[in-house]
Amino acid sequence: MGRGDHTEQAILEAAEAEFLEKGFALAKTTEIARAAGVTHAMLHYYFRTKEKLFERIFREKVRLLAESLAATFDSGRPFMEQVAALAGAHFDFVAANPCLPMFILREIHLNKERREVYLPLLVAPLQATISEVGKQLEAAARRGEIRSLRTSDLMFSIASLNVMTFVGLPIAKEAFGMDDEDVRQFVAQRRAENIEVVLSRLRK
Amino acid sequence: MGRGDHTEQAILEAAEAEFLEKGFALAKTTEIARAAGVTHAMLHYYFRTKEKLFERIFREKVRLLAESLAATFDSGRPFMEQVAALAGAHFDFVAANPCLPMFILREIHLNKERREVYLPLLVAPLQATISEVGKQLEAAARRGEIRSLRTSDLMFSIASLNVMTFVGLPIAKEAFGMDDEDVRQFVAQRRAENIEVVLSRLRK
DNA sequence: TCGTTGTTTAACCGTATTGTTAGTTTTGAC
DNA sequence: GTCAAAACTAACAATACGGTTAAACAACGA
Repeated sequence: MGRGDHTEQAILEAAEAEFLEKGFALAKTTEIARAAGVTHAMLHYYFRTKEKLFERIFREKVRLLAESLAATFDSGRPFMEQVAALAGAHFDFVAANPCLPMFILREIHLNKERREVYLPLLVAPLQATISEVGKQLEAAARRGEIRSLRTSDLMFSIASLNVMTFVGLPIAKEAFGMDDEDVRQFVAQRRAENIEVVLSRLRK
Repeated sequence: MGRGDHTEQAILEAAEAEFLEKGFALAKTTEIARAAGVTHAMLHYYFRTKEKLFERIFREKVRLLAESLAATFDSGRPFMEQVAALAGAHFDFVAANPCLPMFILREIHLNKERREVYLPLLVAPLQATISEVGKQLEAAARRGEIRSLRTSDLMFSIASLNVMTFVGLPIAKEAFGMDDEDVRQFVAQRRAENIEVVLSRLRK
């Protein structure tokens, strides 16, 4: 079955690229097959439908996202340091998967039925991190270490700044007239800047 | 020509809704015609192609965005106040056009050729505001009123926080378990929070 | 009333896309 | 080597979509 495994893997890899770039609705199974170097009937032979193939890719990507966040928040250090580490880790994850945010936003926005299926898949693995951050935030506020803030606002600001760094990059490139080297520098600076923005908000 | 004007207007309104919701590639001319209550041949009679109809909608939306930003920045007041006003005005615009950011991001991300055509259309009207903010920012920094900051970082943070408030709303709703009333409150709080985040970054 | 012009309809064309199927080749256990 | 199961191919089916066209219809001034 070595031959079959190779074909399946080739389809999966081509599907990931195609789905991430274009989203479910715009991805073509024929193009996935072409990129994988197989007949498009093979795609149906191994995965039955486009939907099932998509779901496999989506679940894997969401699992990756959740894993990358779960590990970073440990309660031994000062709260400000923990927040900086969390924001940095999230930035690094998005930097390593720059197509993923737009991919997820697109799928979530498309239609209600799809949202109801895939949104819980995305959010469930994040709940543990959210509630842990919430606890630490309240404790730090009680100790007077930080300016008080809603957990939802803190988390949302971190995610917004980091995600937009990559989702909005083409616009920033045009708006600020950046060449490729400028872009590289801009992204690197954004990592520090996003963290600094969040920490500034927390300082008394 | 009264009859024709009405048909044209009905198509334009249906097209705006369809394009904003689904983007160019996923919008169906047949669906636009159905929603407008006319034969889909009428769409081609008035606008020739899907592309031309789309461009009309896109240009109008971009014009709207640029207008809403150009007016808010006047140099008479303290810099911090000006920034707060700009961020607030941008937030209000996005709140009044909640589908627009996702629409623009989708189109910009889709393919290179399209990006090259539509991105300058979007960015050109913003240049005046960007350079004016840049001048005021440098002046305020020289006067020691604020912590120094790159113009691109300031503008990008404002846009990121405001845009994501609406683009990421479905995810936030699920992640923080909000009902419709919570969502209303969250959005209202986000306006103040986004401004506060930006101002915190500027304070010495 | 006639004819011109602009508007509308229904039918059609070509193409692309997801999915199926019947039949062929390859593989691996015996 | 044989044979059954797995892997694969090529052709087809069904539908949907953007766009065209020819003919019908309405408005309206001469």
